[in-house]
Amino acid sequence: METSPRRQPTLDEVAARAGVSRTAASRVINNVPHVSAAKRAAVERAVRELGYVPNPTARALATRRAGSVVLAVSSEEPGLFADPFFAEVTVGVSSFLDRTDLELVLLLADTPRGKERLRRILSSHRTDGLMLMAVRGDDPLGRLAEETDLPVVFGGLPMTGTPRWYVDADNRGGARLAVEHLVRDGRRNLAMITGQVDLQAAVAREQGFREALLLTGLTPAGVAPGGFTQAGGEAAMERLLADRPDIDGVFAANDDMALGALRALRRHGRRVPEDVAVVGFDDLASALYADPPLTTVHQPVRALGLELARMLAAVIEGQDPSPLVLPTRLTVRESAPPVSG
Amino acid sequence: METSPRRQPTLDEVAARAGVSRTAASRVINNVPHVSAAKRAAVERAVRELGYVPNPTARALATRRAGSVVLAVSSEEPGLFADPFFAEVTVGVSSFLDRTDLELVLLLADTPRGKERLRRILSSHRTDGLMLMAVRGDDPLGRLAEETDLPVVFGGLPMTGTPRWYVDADNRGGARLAVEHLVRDGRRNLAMITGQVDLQAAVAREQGFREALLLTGLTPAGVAPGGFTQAGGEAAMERLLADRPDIDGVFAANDDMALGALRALRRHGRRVPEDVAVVGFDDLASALYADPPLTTVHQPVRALGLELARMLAAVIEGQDPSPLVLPTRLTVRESAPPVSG
DNA sequence: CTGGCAATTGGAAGCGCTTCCAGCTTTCGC
DNA sequence: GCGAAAGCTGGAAGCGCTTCCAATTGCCAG
Repeated sequence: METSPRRQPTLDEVAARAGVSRTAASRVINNVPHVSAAKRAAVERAVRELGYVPNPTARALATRRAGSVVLAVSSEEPGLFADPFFAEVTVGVSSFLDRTDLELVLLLADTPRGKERLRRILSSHRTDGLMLMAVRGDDPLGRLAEETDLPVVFGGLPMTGTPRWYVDADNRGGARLAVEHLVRDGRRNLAMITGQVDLQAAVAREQGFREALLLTGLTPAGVAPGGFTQAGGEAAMERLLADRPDIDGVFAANDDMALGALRALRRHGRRVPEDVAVVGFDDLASALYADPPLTTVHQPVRALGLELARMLAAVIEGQDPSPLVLPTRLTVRESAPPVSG
Repeated sequence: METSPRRQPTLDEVAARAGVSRTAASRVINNVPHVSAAKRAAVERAVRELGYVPNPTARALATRRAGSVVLAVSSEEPGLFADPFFAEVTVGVSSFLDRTDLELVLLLADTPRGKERLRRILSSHRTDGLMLMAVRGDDPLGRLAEETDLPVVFGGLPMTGTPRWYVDADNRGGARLAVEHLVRDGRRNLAMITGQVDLQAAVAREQGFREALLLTGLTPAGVAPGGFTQAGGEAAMERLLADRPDIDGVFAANDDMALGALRALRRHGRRVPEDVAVVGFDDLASALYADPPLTTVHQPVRALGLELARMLAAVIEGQDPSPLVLPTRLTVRESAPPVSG
């Protein structure tokens, strides 16, 4: 049984033990040619015997590559990351990085200090690249991120313009799917519960809603903001009902608000879907838990994270990948059932 | 308007500009004494003018401190991190680290490569410390983590023994609360839906369940494993009902399984809570969404993350903090309403 | 004024690794 | 067999920062 050494062995010790130069040892470690098979074997043996693990910090300093990327969630509300959406994105990001040698640094920039950190990251080369999410309209980070020479890939579009690299879901198209489904079901008095106006995704979903209605010649029976929260959705539904009791279909810009709407509808004695059909957006776990289970626009959240990481890796390697808009589709459940016949 | 320089300014350039030695400049940057006020001011000015940001990699190499900690989730199922539980923990961890200068590296060790990475982290000093979560019974990482000289703090106990540093929730106590609540409500035929037997938290919750029953002189009406998933909980409930149709109270080791149980009960025409009362464990968002809203054992997940990070930071600073067991409490909702009178 | 002590100062030696470069050894076509 | 192309090799120069240590300076009591 070998006692683990107090101090990590260094490349020099490996080289000494293998009887080669440090240069040769380094070449073996990094799988670079120009090393004879004999020396290669000797080094590999020494590595094994010593339990050598390269020091990533030293390597980073010498290569000027950090070996890590940052996933930053810039938000005003502390704990936004607790939203399952981000957890799912993170899983996707991680699943891609797993194949690479990049580490994932998570930065929840929801405090002044956090924002300051993010700013420093943009101006120091402490990392190889940045994935930036949840940038709101008035967030100066959007612009800053454009100016740096650090590779930055956006998850979801910022409102400040179209960045060079981003991955987004087809929010507008998804919203249209929702409306079309409701209309096909014979619903004519459609209302929408929207999210924050300073989030591009919320705006796009509202646009899609309005577009689709226009296309079918209908007018919105109401549009109320719900702030992307369950409570907000509930309150919005209250207002909509008060204004137009004849609403027979509701599209909420996310599932949480749809759940709130369900609650409000139930309290008002409206049956779902008989009296009012409800469609959400996201298709995360809660949509399935809902009563009745929620028909909702599915966006491929995990894939979004994976593509985000893939794109960033490509940019880091000097490529110039095209932006990506992932398709959304409708997951039909009971809150707005399939149109029979 | 200053054009951002292609290359980051270095400490040498700052020193040169300020007309001092590099040593002095370093002292100013690090707020170390032994620098005259005049030089200090000069350096600070140069820093400002050059937009100097220290290179963390170089600093790490020189100080032999990485400036980062790793939060690792070791699991067999890819995507376990998508469970809102971990997102919540992460928010807590991040909220503590926000006050420090430590970066958060996230490692989702749910693949062979991921596990290998984790192993390397344990044996290389690429990071200053590790928070380890979701270690299962047969996971060799538990033992490995004990042997390294890297500071390791456990989130939740591993099954392989009691580590020196950990933060856990009072799972046993929480389970007892659940049982006591049900018994006080007059329920006599209590069943439990358990989680994986190789997760300490699941075991502790089952222990608490059995203990509490013993204390009240009752015998379990059934115990069925549900694998911590909604579908598993549903199936478990089916089996329990088939075996003992007279069950009038169910305790599920987490909320997801409780939701599954609700579904099964509904299908079998059992009213909740009139016929059967249901209590879950976790008190995450889904408990609130449930129909009826779920009475559940609340564990302070975010606080757990925060304390995890705080403890690790303490260990890194050379202290020897005591393990921490955070209290759980019952959140009473409709699936097992308060006992009137 | 002067000795002595404390506070400042900066040169230099690393931290552990990569990589340029110049010198050597093989190998092979002819 | 010979010259040159094609690999090997390892010395040495960094990557940008911290910190030990010896030397210098400043200050005050005697």
